[in-house]
Amino acid sequence: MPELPEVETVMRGLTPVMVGATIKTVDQRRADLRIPFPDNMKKRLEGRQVLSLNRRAKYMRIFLDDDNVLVIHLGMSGRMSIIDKGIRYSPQLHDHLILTLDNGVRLVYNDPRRFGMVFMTSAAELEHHRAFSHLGPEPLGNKFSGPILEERLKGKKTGIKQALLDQRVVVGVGNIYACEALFQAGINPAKQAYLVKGDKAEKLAAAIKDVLRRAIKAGGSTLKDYRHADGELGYFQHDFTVYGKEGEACLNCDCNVIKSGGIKRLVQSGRSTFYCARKQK
DNA sequence: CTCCTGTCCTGCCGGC
DNA sequence: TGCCGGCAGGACAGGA
Repeated sequence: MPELPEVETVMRGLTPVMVGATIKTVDQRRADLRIPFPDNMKKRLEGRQVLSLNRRAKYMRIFLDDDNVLVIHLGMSGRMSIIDKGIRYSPQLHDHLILTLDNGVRLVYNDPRRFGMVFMTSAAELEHHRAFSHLGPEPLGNKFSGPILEERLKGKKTGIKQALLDQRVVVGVGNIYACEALFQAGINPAKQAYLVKGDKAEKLAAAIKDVLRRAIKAGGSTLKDYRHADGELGYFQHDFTVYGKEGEACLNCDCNVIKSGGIKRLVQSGRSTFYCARKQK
């Protein structure tokens, strides 16, 4: 589920409750998610104060006062909830990790499919960790632009859609926002990646930024403090223009949808792509 | 190197 | 109604 905007929204929701707080207890309810939980995680976390949080790609990174970092990836189905002090809580199905803070707040990580990841590393080693060392630029950072995207796409003969999902090209873009950005840029998802250059690369980079920024804004503005009444963070109603809309009319559509079939679905590298064959060339 | 496929896991939805 | 196949927003390994 979560792509960059959702992870960003979850992180913004966690930040005010975690920063400055100390982790009092760790309730680890199984041994692993996609990979085993860190060795001695409970011992290594209990008593640690949280200094800060940030996000890199789709990973949340929680910096601790002993120079270690707790890294959380939500995978496909991971969710985070904040249970306020004094609220009754008993673990639900797929609640795998519960952190109780000294301010009385409980943080619950729930993940039915268990594609998520939790690991720890030292702050010094963080960027050299195998999860981070190969990553491309942050799309909302100042090191991302048309020319940089073009450079990263050089030599790639695969479809531009698949290339956008490659975290070495640009991070944080997942299946939904790849489709949405390509629609906005008017680029056919099957176009070979290396052919996206010049104005097209410029347009695509701008579309990626715009689509992600708008989604983050939606997450922040439709949710009070980024959280639902039940404490769940980061999941908000999107209004996608093409994703999941096979057969429907696209934005500002002037086709005869009955005749054209509307938005098309195709499978690329085993993942669904949605696009408009008329507007995306 | 690139590219493609399969895999991890559970839940849900549509068709028969 | 129940069962079954297909699909789901990610990342990685392995092989061509």
